[in-house]
Amino acid sequence: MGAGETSTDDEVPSRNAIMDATYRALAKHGYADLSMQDIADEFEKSRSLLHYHYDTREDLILAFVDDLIGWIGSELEKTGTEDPRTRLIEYVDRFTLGERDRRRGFVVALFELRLQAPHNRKLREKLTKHYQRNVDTAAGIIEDGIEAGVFEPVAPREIAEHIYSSMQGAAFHEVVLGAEGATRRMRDGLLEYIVGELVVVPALLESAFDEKSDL
Amino acid sequence: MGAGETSTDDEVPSRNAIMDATYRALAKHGYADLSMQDIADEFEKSRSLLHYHYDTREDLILAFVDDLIGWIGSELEKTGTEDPRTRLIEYVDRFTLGERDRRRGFVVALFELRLQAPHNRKLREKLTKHYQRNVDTAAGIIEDGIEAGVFEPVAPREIAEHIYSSMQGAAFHEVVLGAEGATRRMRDGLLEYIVGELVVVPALLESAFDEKSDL
Amino acid sequence: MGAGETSTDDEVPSRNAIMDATYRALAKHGYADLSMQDIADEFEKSRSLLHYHYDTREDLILAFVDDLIGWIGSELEKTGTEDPRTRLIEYVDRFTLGERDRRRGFVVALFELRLQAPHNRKLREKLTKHYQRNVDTAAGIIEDGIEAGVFEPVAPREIAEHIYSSMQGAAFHEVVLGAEGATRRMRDGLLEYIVGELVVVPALLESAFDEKSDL
Amino acid sequence: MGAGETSTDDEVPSRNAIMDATYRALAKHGYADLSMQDIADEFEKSRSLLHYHYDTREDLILAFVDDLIGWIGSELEKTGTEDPRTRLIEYVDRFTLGERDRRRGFVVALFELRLQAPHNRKLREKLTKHYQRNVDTAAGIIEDGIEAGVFEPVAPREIAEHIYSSMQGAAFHEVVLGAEGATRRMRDGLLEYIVGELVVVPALLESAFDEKSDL
DNA sequence: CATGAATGAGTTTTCATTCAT
DNA sequence: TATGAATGAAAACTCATTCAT
Repeated sequence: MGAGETSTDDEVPSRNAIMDATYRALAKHGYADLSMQDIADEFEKSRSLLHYHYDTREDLILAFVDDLIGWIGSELEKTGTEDPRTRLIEYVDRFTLGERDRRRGFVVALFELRLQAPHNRKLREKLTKHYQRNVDTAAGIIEDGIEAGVFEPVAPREIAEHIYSSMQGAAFHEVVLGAEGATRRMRDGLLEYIVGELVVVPALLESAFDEKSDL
Repeated sequence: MGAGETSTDDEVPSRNAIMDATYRALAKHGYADLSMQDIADEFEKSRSLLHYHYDTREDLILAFVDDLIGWIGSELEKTGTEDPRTRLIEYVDRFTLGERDRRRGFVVALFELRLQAPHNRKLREKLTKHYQRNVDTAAGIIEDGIEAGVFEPVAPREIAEHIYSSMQGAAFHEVVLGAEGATRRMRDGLLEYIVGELVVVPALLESAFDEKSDL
Repeated sequence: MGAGETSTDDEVPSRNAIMDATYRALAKHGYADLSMQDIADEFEKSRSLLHYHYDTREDLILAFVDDLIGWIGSELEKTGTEDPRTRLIEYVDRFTLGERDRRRGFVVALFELRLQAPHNRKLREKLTKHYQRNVDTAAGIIEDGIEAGVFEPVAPREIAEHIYSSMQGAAFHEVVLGAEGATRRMRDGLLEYIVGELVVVPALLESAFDEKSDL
Repeated sequence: MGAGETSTDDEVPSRNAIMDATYRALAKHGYADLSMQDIADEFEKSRSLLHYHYDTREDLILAFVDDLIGWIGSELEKTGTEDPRTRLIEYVDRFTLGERDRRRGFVVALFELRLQAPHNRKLREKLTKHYQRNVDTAAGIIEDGIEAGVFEPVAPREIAEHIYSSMQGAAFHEVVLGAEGATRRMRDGLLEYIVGELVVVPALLESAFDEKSDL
């Protein structure tokens, strides 16, 4: 009873504290070994209190996923520009830059949750939607760029998907398998592609290039 | 102690059967929910026998990882050609083609195991080595191609890493997040890159292209 | 982790009930065959509750030993006299008298626990201390008696050790090997020694004895 | 079938090796933690072979007790003298002297087995008999001494029991509870008693003593 | 809100024992 | 004799969850 209906509240301080504790516990133990006790240990309160706020463990996890996804979404929307070129680069940077260690736990936690998707319908629905939103965001930027004539006329969704998958693959290898710098290298590769192939070269410049290449 | 030395034996029929059962159980339940009982359920013999062959659950998992890695390695080596271009395409195909449903469980299982790496040193060592071997294989092919003059003079390890990460990222999204066809699309994109940018265009053809593009 | 800090609390009703249950289970099954289930069977609550209060079987056993030792210590201190002769006899009686059957299980249980000492450091430390305290108690009484001039000037620690070892040896044989009455006979022998050899015979009495023996 | 009837053979080399292995395993792990595997580990052969020779674990333990008891009995009979005084001292020495570490494991092992007696009828019968034989041996020596006029006319069984219990009590404390030297001190005390109180002082000597004490 | 106590189902692991070879 | 493989029962321990306070 009481607040046990797993509502979507944010303002409740305990709930936020639980989300934070869950994040820390997840980073520390990994999803496969994550117990309610582990979360309670990161929280300063008792195990029972977790159940007061979330009826079941699954409820808590699902709420945590909502929390995480919401946070990513809000990060992604921050921008002060309209220029598709800048926005696309910001998009890539958002997924690839950041203090290494702060990123690490976060990325691992997100991958762990995603890997539960194949075994949990509710989780799958939430995360599938999240993935699509992420790709859509990039696709939207690319479409805008094409319309504005600053990007070549590529297939927006496919290019967006490529960009997103590549970044995620690199993050996975860096964070999970110790491929130090893989994310950074992937970012550089993607920027090279964006600047070198996706962005339309103004006629003036292009002719300049052609002349150069003639040499 | 019995036979629990966790050796690398094949030949022992029960051990192979256990590896198979583990594979099926892992695909069915996911790593986080994988119990010895789940494995025993996929096995025709008793639960105790699992412990007769592998002292602990962890030993069994590690043996399974060895098994899996060994199998992937042997698949990767199969080729009848010397031509770097063909070999690189084969490499990509090996990670991206295959009957969809047979792949699915396998890919998920492997990702799940990889995500345990940050929390388990032994696993991390095995999988890190495996990742490096996979990238090295591609890098080797690219080097061969550059030496043979059929590939442009790129940085082999970086390109190899890009290719591998991209494929893995696409597989992750397809299999885990329901991005149907993402692997296939990524393959096509990579082949386009290989054929269109990596492979050296013979002078003759090149001028032909130039002429064409003039039209 | 819960309340598993294995503290020395009494007051907690469950903990006391667990100690009692352990005592009964130990007397019934013997240490070598003592399972958590056996203890739970003597307990009115569930098996899990044992683990709630004591993280491991070993913790429970160690707590039980503390409990037992504390109880013996408090028994040993009960006396209303200052006279070393009476106190020494009380000391002997405390270890040798008592309703036979109530003692039986208790003595066996304590011997069983002691025999784990060679294989368990923590147990050894506790029990070694207990043994020394028991011998020290007797040695203290003897010292007091010597100082007070009521005991002959013997070596207190050695006599104390002899008394204690003899009583324990007799108890062992009676309770473990069916030497009925051995404890009682040892008590009588010890009293004979105390009265006849340890206690100083006042000169007056002594001459009386001499005269008697002259007859 | 076969040799599985748990017969009393000695000549079978394997059986002797098993008894030795059992002894070592018992000294190493303690009775409460003694598994068939532990015995097999000390043996150089397989666990199954233990069951070939002894149908059950209990059979093996009982056979081991027979073995141990027989060995002690044969040690106790070794003597080259008829003099009850010497024989009694030899008796005491047999239980109290010997290289400390060789004794240690042996004594612990025997005590551990004895403590199973209250929980196992067959064991109890064997060990009770053994205990009585040991006490009877001493009682016999004392009786012989009394008859021969070299010992005071004491109650043989009671004195024998006192001697035996005291020695065992001291051994227990030394070996189990770390009372270093307790056995040796008890031996000295017992010899003092034998020489000073049990042995008849020839009239001549006695008067000499009396004169001395007159001083 | 918050907790400690309590539970039952389930987990990994151990172990004596059996059996085919 | 001797073994490795196999098993079922039971062991210790974990854990999400409930409940009275």
